[in-house]
Amino acid sequence: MTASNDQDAALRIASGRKPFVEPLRLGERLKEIRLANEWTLGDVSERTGLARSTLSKIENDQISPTFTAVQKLISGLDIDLPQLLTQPRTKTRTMGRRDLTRRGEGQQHPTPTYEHELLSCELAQKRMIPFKTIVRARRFEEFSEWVRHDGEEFLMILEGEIQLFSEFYEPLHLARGDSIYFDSDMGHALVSVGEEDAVVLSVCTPRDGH
Amino acid sequence: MTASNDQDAALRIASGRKPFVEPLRLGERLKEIRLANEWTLGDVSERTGLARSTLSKIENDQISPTFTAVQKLISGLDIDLPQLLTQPRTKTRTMGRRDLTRRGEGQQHPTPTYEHELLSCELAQKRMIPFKTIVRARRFEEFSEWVRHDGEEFLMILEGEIQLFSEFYEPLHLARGDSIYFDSDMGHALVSVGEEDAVVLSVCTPRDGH
DNA sequence: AAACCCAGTTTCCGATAGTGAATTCCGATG
DNA sequence: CATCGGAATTCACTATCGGAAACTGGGTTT
Repeated sequence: MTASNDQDAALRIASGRKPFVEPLRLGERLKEIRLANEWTLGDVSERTGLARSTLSKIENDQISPTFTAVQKLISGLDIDLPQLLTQPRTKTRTMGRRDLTRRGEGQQHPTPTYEHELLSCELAQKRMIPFKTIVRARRFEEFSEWVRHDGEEFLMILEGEIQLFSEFYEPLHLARGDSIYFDSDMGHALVSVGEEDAVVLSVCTPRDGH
Repeated sequence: MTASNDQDAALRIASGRKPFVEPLRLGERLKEIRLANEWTLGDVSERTGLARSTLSKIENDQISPTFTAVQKLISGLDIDLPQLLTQPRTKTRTMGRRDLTRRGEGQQHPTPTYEHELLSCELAQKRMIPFKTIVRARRFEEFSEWVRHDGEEFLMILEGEIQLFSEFYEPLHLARGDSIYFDSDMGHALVSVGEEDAVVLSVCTPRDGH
């Protein structure tokens, strides 16, 4: 859960991930979008400033458009690149995944300071990672270093009281029902301050952000 | 909160959103990535199969690379397009945003069936939207149609008991502490079934997913 | 200082993307 | 069936991209 602090981390590339080029039927996608809007090549030509002939060739994979052409497309049709490159969500990954976690039946993940219980861990490819945490730590000193991970985190106190330490702010006292949202690459650490150990519901964004 | 059911919705384009082309300093980005990895143009040439000269020209915006060239880049350097097009997060938007919401002090948003309380609504550009909901509905019939919105949703029962109706599953009974994660474009509806009105913590992914 | 090396740039030319005009395609109409 | 009209494709030409090689600038060696 502790991530590298290196400034260039986001730029440097981990070697060797996916060896092959994705097929990327760009022309096909363009045609889908055009037809879905009931546009003719002429319409699209007006909107984008690209010639009808060019558009036709792109749709039929007869040429590989220049990047400027792609820009004209995305700005003219008012779409963004992801939309052009990937199948529309509704086709590929829609529809009704579901993952129930009954109270206390998440996947336990104990550490010295926190006892995490991962919720909804049956589901892969989530855009949020929810878990319930019992905060065992009683003193800030029990943390060897800041907890830190890319993305954003939301948490709400379910039971007890905590002190939220963070890198750029004064410690904050949070009681049951209080909630907070923060950029989780800012160092943070939770400490129980009530009678019993505090219980916290957290939701994080996943590693890469999408 | 109720979204269109239209199959083509994801393809059809809402007219006029951002009128201008984003600058998209592609060459600049490429150079950043190359330097961050301490690669020479020769190195990148070997990895991607593009000539040194070509790479130089791309970096200096002297040519607009063909889309096939871009593909060679992303596969050779093992990055993905979003990475090539957008500044790395760590530079642009990092660092320590925070938004505290004390119990009961979120932004109220009542509907006939639900009473929503938006949490952390000071913060724009979130990747998650948390809110607490009091479920007033007592019968499924009180919903005129399915609640439905793009993205994913996580929810946990804080108080009371609910029945979760959903488009593709049998109704599910959820008690305090139970949680569920689901694709929220699947129609869904919550009904209180306990003595008191149920209270639910929900977190949704935002509109576009990024 | 001349010779050399290395990374990056520029030049030149063949290949190919982009354009307007001409052609083909196809459903609707008389 | 001929033909008309709009839409898509093909054609012929120009602009531009992509690659090999020559050039430039800075540092090191002899």
